[in-house]
Amino acid sequence: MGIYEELVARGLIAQVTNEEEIREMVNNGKATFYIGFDCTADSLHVGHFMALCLMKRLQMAGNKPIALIGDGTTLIGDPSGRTDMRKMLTKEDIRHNAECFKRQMEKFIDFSDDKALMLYNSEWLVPLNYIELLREVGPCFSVNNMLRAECYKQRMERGLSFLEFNYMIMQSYDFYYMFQHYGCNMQFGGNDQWSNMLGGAMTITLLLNSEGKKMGKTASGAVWLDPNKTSPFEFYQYWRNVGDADVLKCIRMLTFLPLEEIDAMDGWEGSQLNRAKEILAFELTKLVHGEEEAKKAEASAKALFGGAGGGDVPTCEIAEADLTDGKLDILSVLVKAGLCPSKSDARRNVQQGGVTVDDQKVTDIAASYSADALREGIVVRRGKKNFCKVVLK
RNA sequence: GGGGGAAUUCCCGAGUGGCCAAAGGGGACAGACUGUAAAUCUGCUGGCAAUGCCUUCGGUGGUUCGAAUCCACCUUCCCCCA
Repeated sequence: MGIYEELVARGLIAQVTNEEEIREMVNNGKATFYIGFDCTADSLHVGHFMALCLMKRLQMAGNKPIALIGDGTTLIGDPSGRTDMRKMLTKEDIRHNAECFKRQMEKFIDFSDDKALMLYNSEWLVPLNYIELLREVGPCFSVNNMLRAECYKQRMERGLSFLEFNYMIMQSYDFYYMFQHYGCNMQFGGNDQWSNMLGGAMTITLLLNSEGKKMGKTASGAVWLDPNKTSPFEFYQYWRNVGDADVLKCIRMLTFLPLEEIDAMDGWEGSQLNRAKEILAFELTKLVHGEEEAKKAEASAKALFGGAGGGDVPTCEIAEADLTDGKLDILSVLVKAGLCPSKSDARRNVQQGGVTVDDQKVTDIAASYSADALREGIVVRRGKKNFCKVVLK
């Protein structure tokens, strides 16, 4: 089975422009393909993760990936799937973000010996001359066609600036330029990017949950790959908590487990699916943060949810100065630990019976903890899944 | 360039002088049920030294005992005509 067939089996491929040709190239390791990354944040997140996996898979099959950092296009903003215009970032921000991206990508993709490239599209987009561009590529684009594109249709309702309108042209130009200078012959992108690509392309299925929403978002924002932004434990928990309907899909698309093994899980139901979730969470944490971190996260999760207590929980340190009269009340503890945004919210949680300290339910909003108890450290829990160990330093 | 309309809390959206921290829905959060799932039901959803006080209805001033609500100017967005 070739790599192309494997990708299909894993459900990663959404649509391709020319299946025969692409399969041929990919399976024989002849493809030089690129995936674009918009550097609007200083860390990659789960949404990018799939693209990275795809690159890794193809690289393992002998193809050459190009990670294209869209530092030039980020100056413009992509209208796809947006209802409002993207904010514009400064050049310094973009540069910084691109650096962060690169460091994270290196953990997945082998950039040594020209096996993969990382390019910045500002390299060729910035020097472009307006008149030359119009002469060169202007005639090749039909505005009628562009307006028909789905992504613009949505924006037509609310207004679309000329600036954003040009995004498609720039994206095409990237491909054209890389084809000429780097022998790039294939383009990959998220399913929602289809209309921006329209040529020599193949899109990957976006990681959607069963409700059709993009995955990788939590209440507190995106799930990042940077351990300082999303701890390995949180990362693990995110996957541990995916819905039943999404587990197998995620395992298939994101892990490197052999297909036979995954197929065997297909029939799992009920509580057995829980096991699948553990596998998913463990495998992905291992990929992103390393085996050791994955084991730690798994152990913590088991300890916490198994009731045994202990484990490696997020810790929050407080100082003597935070105490009043040598003790600290429960509401302040919750706020200081970052488990509640305000005391009012903390009060609500306590009153509704959602707060536990060292596995004891707290019912009194006036409960407080002495300096000695805090020095030992107390494990505070809000709801089922939010823990924090509070220690007085 | 001319005319008309809009801006409300996380989002959508009621509210046109006091009964408004502001209906309803969605989302989020907590509880019950479970399998750390889904569905369902319940509660809850500005802040605080909390039978009270403070801040919030695009911005700045004004009218009034009292303004999300009325007036003026400004900002942004939408629509129609050119």
